Amino acid sequence: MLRIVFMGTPDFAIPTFQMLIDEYDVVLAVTKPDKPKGRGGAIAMPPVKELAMKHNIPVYQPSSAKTPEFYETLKAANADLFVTCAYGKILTAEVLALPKYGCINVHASILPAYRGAAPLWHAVIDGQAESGITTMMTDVGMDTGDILHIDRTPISEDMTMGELHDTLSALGPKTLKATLDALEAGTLVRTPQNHDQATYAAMVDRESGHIAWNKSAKEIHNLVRGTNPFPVAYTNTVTGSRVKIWKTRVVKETGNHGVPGTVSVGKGQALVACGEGLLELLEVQGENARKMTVGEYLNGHTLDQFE
RNA sequence: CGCGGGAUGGAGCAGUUGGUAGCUCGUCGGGCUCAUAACCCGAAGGUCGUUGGUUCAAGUCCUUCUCCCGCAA
Repeated sequence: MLRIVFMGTPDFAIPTFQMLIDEYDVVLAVTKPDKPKGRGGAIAMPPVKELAMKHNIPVYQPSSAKTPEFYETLKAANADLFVTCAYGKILTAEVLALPKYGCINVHASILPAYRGAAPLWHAVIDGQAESGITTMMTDVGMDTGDILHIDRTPISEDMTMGELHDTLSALGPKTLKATLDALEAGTLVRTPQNHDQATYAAMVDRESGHIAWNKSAKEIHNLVRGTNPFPVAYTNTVTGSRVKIWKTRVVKETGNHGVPGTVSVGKGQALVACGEGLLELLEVQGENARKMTVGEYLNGHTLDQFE
């Protein structure tokens, strides 16, 4: 049975990690250090650490992956294979050369598209029709290694980033299992990436959700679903308060319906004029309030103009 | 103890310098109408999150606890 070191951190990696625990000999889990999280600032451990502890798998949480200690620790694990899935740190060539079979990465896009930290978000924000899981040989570059297996899944018109996250998170173990089966059978085929077609998905932050109303209704709709449930698209009213936009619907893809950002309030609904087209708000969230439908929101609030 | 906001009839919100609570929507009844989620009339529904306190009197001031949210990480 393969001796595997798993490196991963967030929820996304859990199904893949669980599959490895079930099917192989996971000898070490490498994950990011515990960090203060949430409102109270309480220290929280990464999901991968929680699962590892439940199965009595040793956990290693270095702050850097480039130290001699990191190298020695991974060497001492004496693994046949490393598997990374949303670990969040770059490994050095020396470390990658340690296991007999090298290191395989589970990436949430159809490489070479959307290399980098936030493929899920950008695929939705860009309005892509499909995404997938790619397993690849990890090398020193950013998701530049040879492709092993790709499984595709469609992205529907109204799918949110959160839904795509869950879909691909669940797909990860299947793709990886197929890859490892081929590895053990000696039938694994490595296909170099076409680097000319590579695109990169930069990290998203809160500012990424700032809506620019001069864009088209379609683009804004994609931003809204692509930032749901994090960091959530938002806009500001003329009075300066922030309104998060959780869910929208494209009413008109084209046409000029007024100054971008102008809100027309009707019976239980709110339509916003965009640079191109008209967008209906479905779920919003004001400051200090919870998410609610536009109908509920309008009972006690007014909307006229977004900046 | 990272900073801050909030908890008011089923829902969303008001409530000024403390004097037994209002608005919009919904609900129920009636009316108008060919008809209606539209319009008109009327009604029901709240011990103002929890604990203790100050006061002649607290939704409104102070305190305990619980829950929710924004920002920052």
